[in-house]
Amino acid sequence: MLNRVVLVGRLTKDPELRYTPNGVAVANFTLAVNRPFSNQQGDREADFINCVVWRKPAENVANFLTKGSLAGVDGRVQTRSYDNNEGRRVYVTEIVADSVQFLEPRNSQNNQSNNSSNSQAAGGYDSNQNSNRQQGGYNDDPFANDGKPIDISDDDLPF
Amino acid sequence: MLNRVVLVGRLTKDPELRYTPNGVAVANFTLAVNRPFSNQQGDREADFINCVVWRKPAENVANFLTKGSLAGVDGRVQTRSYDNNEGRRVYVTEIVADSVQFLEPRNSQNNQSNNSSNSQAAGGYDSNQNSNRQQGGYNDDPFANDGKPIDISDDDLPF
Amino acid sequence: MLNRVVLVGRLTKDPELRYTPNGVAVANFTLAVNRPFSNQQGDREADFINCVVWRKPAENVANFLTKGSLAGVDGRVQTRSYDNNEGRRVYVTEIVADSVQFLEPRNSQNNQSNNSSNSQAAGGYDSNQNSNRQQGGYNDDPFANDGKPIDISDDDLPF
Amino acid sequence: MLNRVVLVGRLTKDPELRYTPNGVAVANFTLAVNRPFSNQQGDREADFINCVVWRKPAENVANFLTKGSLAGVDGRVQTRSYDNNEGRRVYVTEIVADSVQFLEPRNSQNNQSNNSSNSQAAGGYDSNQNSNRQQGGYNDDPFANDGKPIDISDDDLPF
DNA sequence: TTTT
DNA sequence: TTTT
Repeated sequence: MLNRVVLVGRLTKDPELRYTPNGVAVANFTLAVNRPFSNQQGDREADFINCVVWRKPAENVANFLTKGSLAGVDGRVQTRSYDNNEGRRVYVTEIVADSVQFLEPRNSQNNQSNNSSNSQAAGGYDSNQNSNRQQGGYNDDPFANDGKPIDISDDDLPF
Repeated sequence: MLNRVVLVGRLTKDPELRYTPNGVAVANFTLAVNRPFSNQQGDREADFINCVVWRKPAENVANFLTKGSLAGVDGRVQTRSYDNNEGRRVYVTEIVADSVQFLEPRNSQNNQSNNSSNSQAAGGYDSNQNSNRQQGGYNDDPFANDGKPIDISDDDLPF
Repeated sequence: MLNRVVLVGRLTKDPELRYTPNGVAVANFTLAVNRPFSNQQGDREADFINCVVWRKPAENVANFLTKGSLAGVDGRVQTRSYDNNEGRRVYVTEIVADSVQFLEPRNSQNNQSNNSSNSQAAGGYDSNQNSNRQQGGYNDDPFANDGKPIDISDDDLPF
Repeated sequence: MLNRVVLVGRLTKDPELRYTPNGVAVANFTLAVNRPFSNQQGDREADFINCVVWRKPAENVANFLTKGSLAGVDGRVQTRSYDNNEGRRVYVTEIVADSVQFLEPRNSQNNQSNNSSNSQAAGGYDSNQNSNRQQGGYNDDPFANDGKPIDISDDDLPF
């Protein structure tokens, strides 16, 4: 069945990069996508859409995007559920990105929250590319994400 | 910003049609969209995606689709939140359909749950069309939906 | 950069299956997609959109779809040019399908132009699946497509 | 039937704005959309996709976008044909934009080809908005587009 | 819990 | 709470 989503918006926060027990990278981020029309009160609203991306593009996202970055997402709608710590079933709808597009150069006026000295003119970099840009070597270390507890499982892998 | 979703799937139940206090029609339904790949256990899963549609297409949806109907949706991702009866903030992600496509004739083998005697070959009817098909006249009666409590407000209208 | 197309329509003819010199399958077909609105004269028109699909899905398309079949396409817009036999540069815009969705059972009332005796209830078969359905074994024979001259090159492969 | 396209790319030239005999604005432009993968020779190619947009968004496009501007398009695939001056039938496939997204501030480094002194931070302006930005008043003058011959007809209007 |  |  067809299931396709395309979004362009700005990250509400820096992306979160984590690793499954098997060392597969996953990044989560939220896109604020402004609506093209105003509501009854006359102001523009936005949708805050949760996105997930796996593997190499996850690492590219974590390396290139920060709070405020303009990004495009091409993916699909996914629903899943889990039982929270109160024993309640929680239903989640999120976008699984097949690819993420970086629509601004790194460190443009919109994402000065990272302080890398190495600016780069992007103009359409695709997160699906392989790259030798990551300096942290965290690729080989599932716990490199500063020891944050990992609650995602390899079963969540989209394929 | 861009926000576009296209889905093709089957209704998990008959759609629910309601009216705002101002008499604007809204229909809700869930599409089961089968994934194109299998999970680690080797079985095909589906995403169960909540959809909303407003005004005339809402009534067309309620008249044409039933549990099991194959339908296409062209719309956008919307997020909103409300406080539930336990005083907790609930976050909702759903698809607001601009148009809904009926991909099967009415009363095909997949939607025999309605028992109208009036079969019709569809093959691509678009819910955006006006139509004189509704017999209930509920268009003029916001309470025609058998007295079900209406908890949606006109503020939820997408435009 | 983002480039995404989703279509649902009916094949205007049986698909054409061919093979590159290296034996890679390609299928071409045209989808008639009815417009959701009428023109000034009050009649509904359609767009006739040329589609290409490669590899295994190409063979599935050739096996499952015939003139009149309802199908969904998820792909991208591609432009290319070639010099025709009059030495003129011709520009082509077409859709390269990543996946093709079969939205009707084989041999439904809309695609009786093939005369296979083996009907099958489909209801959402995805062309990306591998399958053991092809009986012709043409997979190993680049000229199996009844000796038709092959004018596509392996350079046209999308990846 | 479903027909949806989403593109993000850069204009290959300044857009062309024209008016039908009835004074309806139309803008044409071509988007260069880089492919996310390299070809056999290892270089990245692009698709050059012709787009049309009507009415108010046409004027916004003409006012905001220039050669090199990064833009997003949400629209549909359209095919049409006409007889050229050699009496030959020409088939055209193009994207009819429902909305065009401006993904860069006006006069950013990528579209310095216009020399307006009035820079403006955009960050996601939607061409569908009404605006009081046009100074030329060409809205009321179908020949304001410097006398260029108009070969489009009101019959080409999408609705 | 939200971006420009 | 899920469809074929």
